[in-house]
Amino acid sequence: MVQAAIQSQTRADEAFNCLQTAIVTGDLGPGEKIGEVELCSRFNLTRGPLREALGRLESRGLLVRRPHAGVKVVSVSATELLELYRIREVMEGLAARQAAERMTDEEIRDLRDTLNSHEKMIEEAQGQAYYQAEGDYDFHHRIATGSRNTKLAQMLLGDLYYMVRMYRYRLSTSAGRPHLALGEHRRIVEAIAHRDGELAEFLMKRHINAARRNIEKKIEEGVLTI
Amino acid sequence: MVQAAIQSQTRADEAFNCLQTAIVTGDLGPGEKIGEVELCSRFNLTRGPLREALGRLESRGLLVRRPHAGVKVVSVSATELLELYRIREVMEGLAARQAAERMTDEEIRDLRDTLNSHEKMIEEAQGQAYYQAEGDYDFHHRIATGSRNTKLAQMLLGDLYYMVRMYRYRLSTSAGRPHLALGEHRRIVEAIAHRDGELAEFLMKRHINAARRNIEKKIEEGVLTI
DNA sequence: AGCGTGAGGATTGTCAACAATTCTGCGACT
DNA sequence: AGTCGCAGAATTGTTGACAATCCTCACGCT
Repeated sequence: MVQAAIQSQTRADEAFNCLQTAIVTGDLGPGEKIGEVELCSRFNLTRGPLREALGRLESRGLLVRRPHAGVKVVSVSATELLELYRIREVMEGLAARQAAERMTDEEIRDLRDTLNSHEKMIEEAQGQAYYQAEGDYDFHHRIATGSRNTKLAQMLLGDLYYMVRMYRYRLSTSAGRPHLALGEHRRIVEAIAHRDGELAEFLMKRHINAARRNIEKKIEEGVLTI
Repeated sequence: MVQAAIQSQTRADEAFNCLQTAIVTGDLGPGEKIGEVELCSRFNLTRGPLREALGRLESRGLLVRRPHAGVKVVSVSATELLELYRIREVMEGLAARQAAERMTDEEIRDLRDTLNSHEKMIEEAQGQAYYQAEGDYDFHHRIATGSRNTKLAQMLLGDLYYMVRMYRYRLSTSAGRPHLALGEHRRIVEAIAHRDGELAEFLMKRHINAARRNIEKKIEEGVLTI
């Protein structure tokens, strides 16, 4: 796992992290109804902190709550997943542009290193979709942070990526085009290194657009059922 | 007020709404530290539901929380406010494009009516910045909803607008250029009516860009202090 | 005089019991 | 046979008390 165990400062944080990863990894499937007491015994905490965590997750759109009726994990339809990619297109395009203007040379060097290690992973462990997906996440994560746009990074990292990852684990989205994606990533990094924000935005938008069309195609072919 | 009193289903919802409006209207100023017990007596509720509401608001970025140390209303710096407008530019551009593709004829008619009533307001109550700001909010609200992109609307209405409105109340952002803004709004609506998504996106981006530069100028002039 | 230290107070985090609402299953009626 | 209504049960929402942590202020030390 990329992120080392985040030790939570408080029980509510712990509940929040547990639930979030449970949802993202698919331990709690989309549409699944979950009772509060069940969750408490499962994660060893009481209902107070749990309810606070549920509030946060609801606000982030990872689960839906109906008063007195219970909590369900959100289930995203195929069209909604595609709409999510439309949003990513414009937001990550902006992130790439601002990253090109603001990333430090060191960050760019790290970004290149990241891509090199991704390449090795793809060669060595061909078909290991899991690492590919995580690597892809890592790349986009770095650019979002590099934009130096606090709110933009917050929205991408806190809202969108979790929803997308929730399906990546199941579908391994970028599978089938790892080499293509890597090449696209490389071109984006070069644009950033040349401090060409406009080009970086264009390439990033095209990259995500391609990913969206790839999913769209698979859905039409019936390979992906959501 | 545009939105009639939202009757809350639960105490936590009530707390959430109370706090949100208190922050947006400025009853709770940016950076202000607030104690839980004080809020309880102020809004007549107990700490359980309140803490749930605090969790939601924290997750939305309207307030920051340090464990065991208390809650503060978020304070957005000038540069962060301008960054917010960069995000709005791309997201509302997308919303306008999708609205042009998907709004019903009736919704477009309503949108035109809205603009007409705004025009009357501007003529009659010249300088009433409050109505202008609310009218502007109303316009953008309708387009976000009209995009039929659930997550996009959720992010715009739930995240960005509240942060922007928080400063509108204080600064009456669009003041000084009401007629200009109205003209820009009209052109956007016409593009939507012609189902020209590309043009609608372009015009919306330019509209928000102009608003951003307007704020930028005022900050440079020292008229706006944040 | 300035700085580190410690006790006290205040505030936040957590818990377990109570109240209110909704869901479920059974029975009667159409 | 299907549908409406009702009562019980289960689940959620709320409350107030208890425990843990942090901030403040005074005191002593360097």
